[in-house]
Amino acid sequence: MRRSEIRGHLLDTALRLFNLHGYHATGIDLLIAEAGVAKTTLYRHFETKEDLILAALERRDEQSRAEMRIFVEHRASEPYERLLATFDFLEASVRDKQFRGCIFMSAAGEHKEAVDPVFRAALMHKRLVLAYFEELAHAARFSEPKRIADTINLLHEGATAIAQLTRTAEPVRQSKRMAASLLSEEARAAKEPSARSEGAEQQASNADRA
Amino acid sequence: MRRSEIRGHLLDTALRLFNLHGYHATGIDLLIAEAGVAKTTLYRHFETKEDLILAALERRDEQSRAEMRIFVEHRASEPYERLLATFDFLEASVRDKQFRGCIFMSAAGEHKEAVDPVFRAALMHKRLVLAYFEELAHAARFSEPKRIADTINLLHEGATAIAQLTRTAEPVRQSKRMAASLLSEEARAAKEPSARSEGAEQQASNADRA
DNA sequence: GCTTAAATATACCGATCTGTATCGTTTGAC
DNA sequence: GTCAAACGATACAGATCGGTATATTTAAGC
Repeated sequence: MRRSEIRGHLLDTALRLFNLHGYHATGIDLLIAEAGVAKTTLYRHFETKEDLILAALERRDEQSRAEMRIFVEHRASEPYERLLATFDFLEASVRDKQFRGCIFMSAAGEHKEAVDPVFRAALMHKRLVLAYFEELAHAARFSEPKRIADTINLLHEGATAIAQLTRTAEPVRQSKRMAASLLSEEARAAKEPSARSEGAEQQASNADRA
Repeated sequence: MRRSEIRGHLLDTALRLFNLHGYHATGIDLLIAEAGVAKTTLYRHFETKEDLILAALERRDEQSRAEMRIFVEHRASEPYERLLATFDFLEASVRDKQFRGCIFMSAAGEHKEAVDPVFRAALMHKRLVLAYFEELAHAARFSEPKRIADTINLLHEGATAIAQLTRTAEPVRQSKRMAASLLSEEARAAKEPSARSEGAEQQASNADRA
């Protein structure tokens, strides 16, 4: 292995092990054994384990967001369809045999204090993903792109969490259907602005079902 | 402290620390120091740390589901409203100062292998919560209570995940609004059974917005 | 009140943790 | 081809991990 590749190889190995076993459960000794590298080499590239984690998360953040952009842009051309195509990207991620949940959520779950740099790195990634959703929602000319982005984001996180437990992609497909329903409802409400007050719709359509 | 209370006290202390720091990061020595108990005592009640984790999760599973039932049944009387009231229960949980995310998701996140007893315990809890949602959806006379329960469940998980990062209850309120919208749409579609095929609704309501 | 089980305190075990020190070997840049 | 920097291998440090052993004190049930 060429020396210029070692750092990236270490980060890739670390990400693989973090995904497989988690952060605390992944020891330095296992990491260097898997990477086929001396301990001295690891600590020449990263001062501490935390620095390694932060560098790995940063690498993965950039990778995954770039992959999502490319996937989505190739899958659909219209912004509205691209919002829904983000679920197809998520589905592909979840279908990966190695899928064990979102590594950023895992990172935040193992570093729970809000001031922890690892927690903050995870939060930053989620903010950037959310910003991409908002960008798409804005391009799709939604009147409240922030709220639309929050909606997509919530469905993504819910599907990811459930898929982590069930080990199936079905929650992702379901969340896409929910997104389609909610977005079409948004569009319907936008061109037919009724004076109906919010919060009154729940009991109306209840009793007379079935 | 009376001896009969020690086991419960140990489990409560363990749950508090697991919630604060996670499972791997919570050491036995810290646990017994916080509980004010000798190490011998801990190991008389639990054979291993894993047994302690499993007992703690079982305790919390029963506690939280019982609390949710009581909260929901007191908050609303109609099954349909009770489905939405589950979000109010979630909001109360999230507003707790000590909220650091769902401990069952954290447990699964730190014990990622599907055969791991801790992972299975977390999965079992989620199945039981889902069963409760289905029970409510059935009582609310939805034609597909399983699917409705999946919908509520996905919104719960999404809101919980995002609240874990943002440390606010807003995602929960948003997910409740999304649930209300989706359920009312379900009800509307139920009494007006159109022949519109599924999957065709996404591109229809797109171009003519704004 | 006696007995017995369970609590306490403490010392200890081997393994593992992150991180460092030493030293010989290899590599890449000039 | 030289030389400095980076590599590999290994040993080790000090702390902490989960868990055990021992010996003494406490408290609950008959």
